[in-house]
Formats: sequence, C-alpha cells, structure tokens
Amino acid sequence: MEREFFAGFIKIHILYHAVHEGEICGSDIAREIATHGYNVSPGTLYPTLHRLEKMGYLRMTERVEGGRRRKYYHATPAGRKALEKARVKIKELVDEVMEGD
Amino acid sequence: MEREFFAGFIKIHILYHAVHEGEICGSDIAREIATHGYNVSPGTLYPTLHRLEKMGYLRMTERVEGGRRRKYYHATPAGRKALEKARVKIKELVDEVMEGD
DNA sequence: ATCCCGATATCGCGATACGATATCAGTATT
DNA sequence: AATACTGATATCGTATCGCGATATCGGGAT
Repeated sequence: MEREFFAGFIKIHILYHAVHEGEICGSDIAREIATHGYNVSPGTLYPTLHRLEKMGYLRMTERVEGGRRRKYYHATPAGRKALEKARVKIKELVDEVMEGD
Repeated sequence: MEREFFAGFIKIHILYHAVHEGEICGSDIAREIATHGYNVSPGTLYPTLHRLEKMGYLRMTERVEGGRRRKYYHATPAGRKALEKARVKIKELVDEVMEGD
C-alpha cells in the first residue's frame, strides 16, 4: 500500500492546532482535518499525539466535556518553538517547490 | 532517533526537480537539496528514486557524464500529474498551517 | 445493571528514513 | 593491463512511522 506524499505532515497540523486553538483533543483534530478533505486514521492520530507529548511539545489534561471523556492537549513553549522552526523549514521548501503558484 | 517533521517531503522535492530540470541524477538532487540547508542521506535518496520509478513517475536513462556513470531520471506524464496533485494538496495544508506568514 | 456511543488506545504489518557500509564503473597512473 | 583513485549508486540493518482494523474505556440513558 502506497503512502501519501504528505503523510507525516500531520504532526505539524496537530502542533499548529494545539498552538492556535489553545487546546484540542484527538477527535477535534480528526474533524478539523476531515473538513479540509483529509482523513487521519486513529491509528495515526493517537500515537502521534502521544509522541508529541513524549517529545515535550504537548501537554495533556483529561476532562469530561459533553458527556464524553476527552484528553485535551495544549502546546508547551518547546512545542511553539518547534512549530516555528518547522514553519520556517516548510516555507523554504514550499518556496522552492511551489514556484509559479 | 527522532525523524524530521518534514521527512517524506523529499519525494516531492525529487519529483519537482525531475519535472523542472528535465532530467536529474541522484547526486544532483543531493547537491541541490544541500544548498537549501538540508541533507538527504543516500539511504533515503536512492531508494526513493527507485520507488518513484517503480510507481511510474520517473523514468531512468543511464549515461556517462564528466567521466562518471550517472542515472538520469526524467518525469513521466504520470509523474507530472502526481506533482500537480501533490502541490494542490500541500498548498491547502500550508494555507492553513502557515496562516499569518 | 445493561446498553449505547463517541473518544481513545492498541495491534499487526508493510512502508519509510537514514547512517553506515559496500559496490560499481570510468579515469588516471604505473 | 593491472592497480589505485574517485564519485555515483546501491544495499543493509534497524528504528520509526502510517494506518486499517479492532479493542477498550467511560459517561449517560434506558
């Protein structure tokens, strides 16, 4: 099975949402990404959240919202810094590859 | 060891160069990418070229240039189409994640 | 208690990244 | 024509990752 060209971009997407929305849970991200025409497998999403947390980029707080147990993630300072760094790098790449758009 | 956030973007980079430069060999790509502050491991580059060829996106022609045996890759129509599709997708993602740049 | 349901977690496996290492083929040197 | 040199390409080993499928978990309703 062939993997999407932009697989792995999900990490940045998640980081972005955690920084931008203040806090966000897995299903929120799944919904958000789905509205953009993608779909993230839970088998990708949740391990990625855990990884980002373990890296020290996200911190988790559990809470019950709308009758559901949810795990909200917010970005740490290290997470914000990592996002900035990633954005710079991506911009460089995009500026080259997207030439003419 | 932690993988780069934008690993896997290399495929698009390679496709882009194959389309844009007409034809390109592995070491050219390595050099090109290096000038942009990245470095691609040959253990990533060559298997990726082979994969793209197997996918039908690149075609290879062997030639001796400057006293060196080189394998030049050029994009097939399918390769061009794949690049376009990838660019659209990436643009969508970037427009969202890069908000405010 | 039991069922329902959405959120989260895990499993299994193929795909991928990538440093390290090897191979391969022209060229120059002898 | 054998050898050494050099840059290009290939492969190996291993950790990481993606992801569909499947399981679990917990709050609320019946």
